[in-house]
Amino acid sequence: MRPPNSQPSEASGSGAKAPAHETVYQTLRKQILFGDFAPGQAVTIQGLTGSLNVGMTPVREAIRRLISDGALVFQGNRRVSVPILCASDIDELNYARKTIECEIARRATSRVSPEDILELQAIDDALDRAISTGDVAGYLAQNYRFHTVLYSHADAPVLTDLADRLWLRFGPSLRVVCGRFGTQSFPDRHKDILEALRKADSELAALAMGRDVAQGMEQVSLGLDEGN
Amino acid sequence: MRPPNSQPSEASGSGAKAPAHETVYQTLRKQILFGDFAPGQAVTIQGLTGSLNVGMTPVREAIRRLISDGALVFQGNRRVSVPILCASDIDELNYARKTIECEIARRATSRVSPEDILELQAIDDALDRAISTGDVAGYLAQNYRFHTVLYSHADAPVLTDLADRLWLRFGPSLRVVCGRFGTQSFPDRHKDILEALRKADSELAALAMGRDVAQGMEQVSLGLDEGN
DNA sequence: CTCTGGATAATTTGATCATATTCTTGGGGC
DNA sequence: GCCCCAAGAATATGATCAAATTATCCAGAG
Repeated sequence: MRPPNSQPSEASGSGAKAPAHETVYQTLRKQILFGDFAPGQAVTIQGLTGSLNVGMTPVREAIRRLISDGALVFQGNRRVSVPILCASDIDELNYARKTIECEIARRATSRVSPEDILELQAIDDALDRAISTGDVAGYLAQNYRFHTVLYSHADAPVLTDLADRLWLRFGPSLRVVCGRFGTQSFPDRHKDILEALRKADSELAALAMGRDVAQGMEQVSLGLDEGN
Repeated sequence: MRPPNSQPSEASGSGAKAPAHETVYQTLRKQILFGDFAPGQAVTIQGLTGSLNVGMTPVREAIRRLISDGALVFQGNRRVSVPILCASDIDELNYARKTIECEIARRATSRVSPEDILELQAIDDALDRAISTGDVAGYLAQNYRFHTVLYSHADAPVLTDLADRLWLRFGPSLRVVCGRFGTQSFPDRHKDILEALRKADSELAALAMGRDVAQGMEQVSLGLDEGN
């Protein structure tokens, strides 16, 4: 999926044009998405101002946006932290993801070209390589990329934005999956999705996506129990 | 639907506890949702600081949050304005709403109590009264409330939040519907939804909700053509 | 004498504001 | 018609105020 709320940026990356708050937002977003932050970790404004070499205002705005995305939670008092998911949160996310991402997969099926499928295949291969080499960061990145690229072909920017928001919510909790990373090999749902895309079978794609989502959320759930 | 990203507030409303940026956000949110702003209207920070009697920082944060919600759009240069929906935007919103709100309606069906249905009935009656008296603000408020209350019974906070975000996107465009307000009376889909709820028929409820959403979006679309 | 409990002080952090800087834009001069 | 300059608005910083958590200290009980 594409970055949501993407501020218009210069087409082919001139360097210094992006405002500071946007840079901070993108940086934190990536860090949250790829498990650089631990669930429960406190996020302080002044801590970020130091490490990112910017003032408080851009940091405040970025944090506020991430709270709005559900990527961070406001702790009642004024503290902000990375969310710790409970079982019902995971159920809830699973349900929401299933509703949205199955539909996106269904819609994408009739719109992907054979070349698109090859690209997805290549990403999935890279994902397998990351798994076999124990490259956790690579695994998370390629997995995210697989969904991102697939959804980009659905021609449904609004729904895709919403799906993207949901990923931010469980990003930090994916890190704990890393513990038993090579030990157990689950059935690869991405292969099923690719198969459905090749057959141009929307319902099958939606079904496979639903299984992939459920499997991912189950991993998070297992990591949750492990943590306790 | 409930206000998304609702900051924890004091249980039974002590007045002065909410931070300024939260107050500003809620105020602007309501104004956008109920058509106080016109599509295309420019939103400036300094304009709001004056009218709301707060500094720039809270206003900045509120605006940033609303941009993240899709309620305002960042115009590439540093300008912010109320979104003008084009035909494809409306299609897109219709599709996203259909996906999400039908599912919420489906889920709510098995969870509403007879008392809840009576409450929804009362809201719909109030809505009819607002229509017959030409009370535009009341119509918008009751219509929003009908969906809010129904969705609150679905026990799906994440999806409900997402649905809530979508409403913000077409809120300003609803105002133009007011022009031909009493002239044409469309079939009341809320009645169909209530009927489905009474029968506890989830699929029927989802279907009726889909029709209600489509009808609403069609109204927005007609208003769009009118404006040109 | 030691340990626990509560209350207060100190530090840390968030919220707000006033100010400086940078960028966009619109108008006037060449 | 193009370019330069000025005005206005947004971005970003640092300072200041308020709130909350943490630390400390003293009193009383065991």
